Amino acid sequence: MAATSGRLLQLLALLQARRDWPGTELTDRLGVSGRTIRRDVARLRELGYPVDSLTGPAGGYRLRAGTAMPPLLLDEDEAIAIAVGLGTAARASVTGIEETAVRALVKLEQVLPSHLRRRVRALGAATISPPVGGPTVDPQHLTVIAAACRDSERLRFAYRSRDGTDSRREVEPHALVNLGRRWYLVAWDRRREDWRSFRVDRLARPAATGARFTARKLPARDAAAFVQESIMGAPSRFEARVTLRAAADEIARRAPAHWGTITPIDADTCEYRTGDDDLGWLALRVAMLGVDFEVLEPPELVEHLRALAERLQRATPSGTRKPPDTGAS
Amino acid sequence: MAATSGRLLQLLALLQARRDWPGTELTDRLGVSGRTIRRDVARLRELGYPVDSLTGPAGGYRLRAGTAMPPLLLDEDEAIAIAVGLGTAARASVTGIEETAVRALVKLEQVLPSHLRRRVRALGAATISPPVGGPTVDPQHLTVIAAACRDSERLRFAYRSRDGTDSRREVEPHALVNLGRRWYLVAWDRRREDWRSFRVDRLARPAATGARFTARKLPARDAAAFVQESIMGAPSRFEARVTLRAAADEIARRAPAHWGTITPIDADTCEYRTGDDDLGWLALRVAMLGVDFEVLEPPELVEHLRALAERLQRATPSGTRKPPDTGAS
DNA sequence: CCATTTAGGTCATATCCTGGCCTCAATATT
DNA sequence: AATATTGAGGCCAGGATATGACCTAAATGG
Repeated sequence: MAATSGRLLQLLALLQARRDWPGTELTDRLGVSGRTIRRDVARLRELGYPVDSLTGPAGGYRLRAGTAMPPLLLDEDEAIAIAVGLGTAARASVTGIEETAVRALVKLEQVLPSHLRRRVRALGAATISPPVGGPTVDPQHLTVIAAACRDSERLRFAYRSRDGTDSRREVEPHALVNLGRRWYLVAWDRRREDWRSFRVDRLARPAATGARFTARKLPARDAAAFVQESIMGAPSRFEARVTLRAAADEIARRAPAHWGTITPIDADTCEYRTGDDDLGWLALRVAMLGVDFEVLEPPELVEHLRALAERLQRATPSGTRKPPDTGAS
Repeated sequence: MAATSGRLLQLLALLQARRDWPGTELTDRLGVSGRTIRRDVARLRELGYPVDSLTGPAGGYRLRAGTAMPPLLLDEDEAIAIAVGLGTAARASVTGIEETAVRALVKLEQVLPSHLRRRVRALGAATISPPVGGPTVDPQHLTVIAAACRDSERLRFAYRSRDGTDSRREVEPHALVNLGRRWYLVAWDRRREDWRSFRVDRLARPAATGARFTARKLPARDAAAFVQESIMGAPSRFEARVTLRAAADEIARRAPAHWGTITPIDADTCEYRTGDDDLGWLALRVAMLGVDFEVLEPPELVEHLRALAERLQRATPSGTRKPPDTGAS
């Protein structure tokens, strides 16, 4: 019978739900004798999950962090929170964990009960997506694609290429790559009989066909390198340098560290450097700091900010004085 | 021995790592006979985790979504991604899952091996925090506090009250409440001998003392209601109405649905309504839409946008024409 | 039609699991 | 300092279980 294994999982679930568990409460919950509880705890320890125990009144058991991840036993709400959190991590963060987040999301989605999946979908639509105006990627698409990569299943989707033409593709997906705030699918295009990289925000209705395939050898060091080469033509990355009228530590306090580097100039001036491939996002990052500033470079950023300033000015017809002019620059 | 249970977990881990597993590969990996694999699969099914199987060549086993969450067996990177994802979900989302996210994060942190915790901390500092200028909350603080609430442990921290005076507090934490983009700790203040709500972004160096306490009865319907009453004095919520010079569906496509409601006016005008208690955040949301607009209300938003416009204009000294003036409004 | 793969019954054997009993050690309370 | 409480773990007996080997059946893709 699977009674013992099941009870062990149940015990693990209890130990994760709260920190301290008196032995008597465990015997009640699991319906076995205290002796068996002690043996179950010993079993968990044998499996590498350290359980501390304290003797005396107010004693009990406590699951501690060990050297390996124990199985996570989640309740429904927690599973949903994780799914939503991974969904945002997959596209909102700038930390290089996007691909892992998608992998974890695929794993979770594979076993997520359907009624929870519905709830996740409802919530997932309601997350913040910072890249301004930049095309957003549906996490749903990401998981479908990542699962197809993982399981070597053929994938079909509609694709709109850079020049705006639509086409229907059937590919052997190889890898999902996150590069410069964008997602790419590296795949063997069966119709074209060649390797291609697809921008995930440009594809629609991805679906695994169910047919399996045997992996081919990608003609590149790795998938990221392949994408890198493919999009060589349009790197379009902007590096901004801005002088801020504020003390360096003041800025450091209000901006997340990775947003850029801050160099003090004097008591109330500092230089701020940051890069992005989206001008709008870059402009916002500077504007969000909430202090006066001066753009040293790039000139495109100045243009962008000026356009934004003019738009804002048009939007706020000053009561007492007139805006300078609203026409072209 | 815990061999059987351990193998069952291992099997579950394998079935989660990939979708399809031929029986022979499982026997190799787990080092038992095929008969035992079949029995292990039967055990999993008995535990309520549905495993599909296909006969014939290209057959094998496949873990399917059932009605209950199975234990999640994560590798290290996935655990990190989840921790980071939950950290952002705890403060970045607007979906009402923040409190659950913190709960899940506490559960995860309790068992997260220390070397992974270090990696999470390194990454955690580097997540985007949207509320502009608004004080940010350290997810680390949230988990410490939530754990203390969950385990009924006394908590000590430094607190800066609204008027700027610092004090050292020792409390019996009751609940962590997320309300209007802010986190509050509802707790019994031992020194003051009364219930208080503390803004988490105002407290520093929270630490559980290790001393346990028995929960008191909160004089309110629930913790959220208590906070609600406590901050009655300063609701300071702004409801914005803005006319946009763009088609409604155009806007709908580029703004997340929950950011507000969009009502078409005519072919290329629509009205946009949204609310927030942070003017800066509100202003940005409108500015981020990237289209011309006109603010109907509130007047504070107009002021805010005007200030922003002026700052941007000061920052981008137009080459050909001079900015109107840089002095006070 | 055939090769492959899972399903699952049966059996013998070795092992394990459980509860009950015991003594000992640690710890908080009085 | 004494005492009550709680976990640790050895031992035992009886029953249950796990395993591998062997078998036949059923499903499936080529």
